[in-house]
Amino acid sequence: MTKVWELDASRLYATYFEGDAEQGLAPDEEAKQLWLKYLPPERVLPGDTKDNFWEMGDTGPCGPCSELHYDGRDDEDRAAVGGASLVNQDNPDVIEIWNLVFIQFDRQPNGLKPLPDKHVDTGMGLERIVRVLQGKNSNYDTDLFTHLFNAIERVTGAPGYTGRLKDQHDIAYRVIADHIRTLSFSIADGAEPSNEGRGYVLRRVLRRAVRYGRQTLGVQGEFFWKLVGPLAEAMGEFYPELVKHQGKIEQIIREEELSFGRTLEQGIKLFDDAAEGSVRIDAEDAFKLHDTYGFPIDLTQLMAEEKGLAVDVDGFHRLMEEARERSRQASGPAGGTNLLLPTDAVARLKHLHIKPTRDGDKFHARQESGTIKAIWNGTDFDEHVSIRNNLANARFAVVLDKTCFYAEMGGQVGDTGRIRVSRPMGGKSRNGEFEVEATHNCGGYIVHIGRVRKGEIRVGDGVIGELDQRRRSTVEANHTATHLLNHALREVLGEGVEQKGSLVAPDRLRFDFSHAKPLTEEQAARVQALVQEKIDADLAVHADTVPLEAGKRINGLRAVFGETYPDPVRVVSIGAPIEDLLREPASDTWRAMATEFCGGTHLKSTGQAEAFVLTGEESVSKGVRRLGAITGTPAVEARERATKLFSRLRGAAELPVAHLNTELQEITDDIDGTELPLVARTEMRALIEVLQEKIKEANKAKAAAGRDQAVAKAREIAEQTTAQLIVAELPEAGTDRQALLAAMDALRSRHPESGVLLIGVDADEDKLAIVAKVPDTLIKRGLKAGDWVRAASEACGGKGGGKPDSAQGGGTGASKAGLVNEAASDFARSAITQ
RNA sequence: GGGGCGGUAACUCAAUUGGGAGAGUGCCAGCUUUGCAAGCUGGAGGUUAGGGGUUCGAGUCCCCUCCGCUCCA
Repeated sequence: MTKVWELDASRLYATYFEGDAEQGLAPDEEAKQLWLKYLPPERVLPGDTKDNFWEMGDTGPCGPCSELHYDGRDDEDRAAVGGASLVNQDNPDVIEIWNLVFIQFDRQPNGLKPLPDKHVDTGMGLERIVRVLQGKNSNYDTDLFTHLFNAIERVTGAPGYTGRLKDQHDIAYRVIADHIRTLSFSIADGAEPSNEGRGYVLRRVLRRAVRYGRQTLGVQGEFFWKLVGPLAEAMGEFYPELVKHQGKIEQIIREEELSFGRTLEQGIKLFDDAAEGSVRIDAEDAFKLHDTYGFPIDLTQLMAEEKGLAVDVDGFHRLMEEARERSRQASGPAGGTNLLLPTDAVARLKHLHIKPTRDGDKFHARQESGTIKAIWNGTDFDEHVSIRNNLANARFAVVLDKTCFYAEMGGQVGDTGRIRVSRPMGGKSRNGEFEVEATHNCGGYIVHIGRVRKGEIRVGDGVIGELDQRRRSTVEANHTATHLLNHALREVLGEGVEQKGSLVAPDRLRFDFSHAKPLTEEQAARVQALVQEKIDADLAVHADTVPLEAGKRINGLRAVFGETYPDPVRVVSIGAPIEDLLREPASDTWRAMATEFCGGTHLKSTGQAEAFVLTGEESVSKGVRRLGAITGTPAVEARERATKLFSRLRGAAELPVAHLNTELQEITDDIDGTELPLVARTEMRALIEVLQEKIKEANKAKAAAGRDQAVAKAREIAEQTTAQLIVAELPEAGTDRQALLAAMDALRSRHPESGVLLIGVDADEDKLAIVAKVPDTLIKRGLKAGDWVRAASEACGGKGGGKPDSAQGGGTGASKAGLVNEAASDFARSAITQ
């Protein structure tokens, strides 16, 4: 510091930990003595727990620390007040520039525990030292920020940065500059904005910055991501990862910014309403801002603070907890999970020296002989269970020494089937049969959950487990297809696709993966075609257990990010024998194969899957898409249904417009009600839209024609009369109020001082529509349009109403038009008093 | 899987107890003018996402479906 940077040694102060008797901590004499070698005693200062004992949280590694401070004031001020009194006093010019933390304790709820390995965590603040070296009063006045500030000015079009500490506009500049750095560096390190953990920190940071830009700097539209480039220019030389990942960083920030932008305006509006004439944002509004508009609570608090308002944070958290509880309730416990062995039951089995179930044959066998080792009834172990004490259809969990049943794992559902007693223990449980409804793995013991269907089962019985083969086969088809899908997605969408979860059930498969946007029609079609191609090629599915390290070296192998795999690990490859993969793991040919770490069961060859059809695409959470698909016969049937609907749609296109609407409605219902290929579904929607457009045009033309006729008729009437009261039937208008009103305008433009009542008739629907307008002069003489229409409507059993100058009504019975006409005329004549 | 919000002209958004769907921007035409987002006048453009219901009458109230957003699990 004093030699390379030539800092003035007389401005440097060191601090050390003064000890804390309460916690039994001695003063840090060692640090003090070391500093005294370089600094005079008056500039080596003791500090208390607050300043010189570093902790990261309520618990965790911690220890005393020793800091270097720099006094950046001018000579005059320094002469007046000694720097020693300003250290750690929040003086803007006497600042800490370096901290050494001696990590030597682990803070536990009950006190400090010495760590076995101690170390020094040392760090200097880049901004602070730059500030000192450049003689600035604020980190933000250094050239670390000027480039960014210029960029912000350019990108936002706002007035430039002026360095005022408490000015909202300048605060916005600093927040934005600071946050674009946080976001960019974090994303370069592999983090991403998301809804949980560190990802949520990033999302909050981004939203805060974006909101400052939009609200405080008045930016219209996107701007934040455009700062990544300038940041990379400024810091890329020393932080090459910024340059390397610039495109990715920009893309991620842009998408996040755009999606928040959509709710931001609405949210600000809600906030302003909530803030209006209030001293506090109440919990409901804060929660709604969070829940509906994605305003993190700290953003709401910040916005409230700017207006001098409080936020009901406690109430907010209460509402959050309620929402969480609702979600938990709704998801509910899956059936039979209460029969999973709790940990103490597993421990009891271990104490009885019952070995974990051998289930290696699950990959090959459909049937396996074994012995019943335990029967769990949900609260305790039973020795035997018979159909007689099973009247309530009670469920039990049966543990065997070995089984071919696959226990639910890695998204693949567990097997079902039955367990038959073959060698009864002591001859008691002949003909015993147990139906397996689900299979789970509890600490190595495979539990077969289900109920007794026949006779009795007993611990010690020799049994044969037979799994539901047909069901297993469809599960396997779906699992193999899942691998093909995973591979095809990478092919079509690129390396960014990471598996985020999957479900392999007998009737369908579901695959979640990281991808920001919905798949386009073309992408979906290509993915589906790629999978079908592999099925048609009837590729052999290979599987083997290999050392984890060897497996990881296979080029193109897919593993679920964040998952820990056993060693050795099972590798499933579609198309290449495992030994070939291991012989030359780096070869690029393997990229064309779907290869994964996978403990699930699969088809022998892809052709057995027969067909593959994508049935759905949706968003699961931000940045994660979900695809649904089916295979086998259901897939073929879905295709056939699509073909039929297509031909029906083609037929509909030929129909006269009058019948088109109902037909389209029926087709739409069919499309919504059945499982169809995704690709076909979107195509059909497009076709339907075209046809609906046709209906629209026809309806519009019809309405316009009716209107024209009604207006023409109205003009005729206008020519023929000079009456002060005009009551007329206009069958041309139907019950189209627009047409009646257009006719009304035509009449009244000729007779502005007349009261007019028009009756529209729709013979097809057997309905009447009535409109009336009355000028002021007649209102004054006692005729109110509302009353007039009401009287007229009553003549046909209908209703109506409105204001004195304008009213509408109607009723049923096209044949009653004459009656209405009479009633209206009578009423008007008698209403007018002078 | 559950909850919340939204879908109105090409775009951004209005629309008071349910009573004739508007504005700004953009587009077209005319006029004016030709210097920085020009001005003036006129015009076109809407099954109010789709369907059903309540009602004399629905953008508005109720139910279903689709799409988007958002939070939780």
